[in-house]
Amino acid sequence: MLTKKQIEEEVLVEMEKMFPDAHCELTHENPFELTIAVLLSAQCTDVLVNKVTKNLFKKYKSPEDYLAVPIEELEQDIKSIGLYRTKAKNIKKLCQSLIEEFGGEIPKERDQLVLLAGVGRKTANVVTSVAFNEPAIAVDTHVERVSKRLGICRWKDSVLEVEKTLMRKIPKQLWSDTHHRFIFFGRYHCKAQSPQCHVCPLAHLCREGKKRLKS
DNA sequence: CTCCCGATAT
DNA sequence: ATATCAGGAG
Repeated sequence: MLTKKQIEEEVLVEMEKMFPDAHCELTHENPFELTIAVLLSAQCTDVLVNKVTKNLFKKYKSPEDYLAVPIEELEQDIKSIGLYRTKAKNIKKLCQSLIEEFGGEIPKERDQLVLLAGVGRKTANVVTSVAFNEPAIAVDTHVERVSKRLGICRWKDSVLEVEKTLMRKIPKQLWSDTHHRFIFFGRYHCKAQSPQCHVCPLAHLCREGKKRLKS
């Protein structure tokens, strides 16, 4: 298991060198669009989501716009994303409670955000961090995989345990940047199927990297 | 835990 | 053919 010192002095330093300007790759122009984009991104790549939201955000500007069309039409508009029936239903519910309970605006507090349909802890963390500039570490598939391979947390840890460990071992002012750097690292180098351990600057301290470089 | 699910990479 | 993709709800 990596120590807090190793994480701060080696992992975070290398991550910053590799991805100095890591950022949210879901295209959006306001908190509402960001929330919809993150909701759509479940079990789907950012590239696909951006392809769909390019047209979606032209057609639907407000919660009222999503409520104005039959659900079948919304389903067709997001079909290529996958999980489209669940997501369409959640968008409808989310828009309705936005209007009825939140004055038509995306709430800024995570406790409020998770009350919205289709918004869990991970999505809420992305919205608070990216849209409202509040420090948070959203643990998605990449953050989880990278944290476990490097040995920052244990293999059996739940996503909540991973998040707690990261918050404990990383200075709060670096939470949001680190979150994005872990995602870039996981997406482009430490990939699920074929991690690039042979060119990874962290391989010398990575449990999984050492194991993979032997074979 | 299972289910939701199309697109893409391997 | 199978694994994976910025997960969440029941």
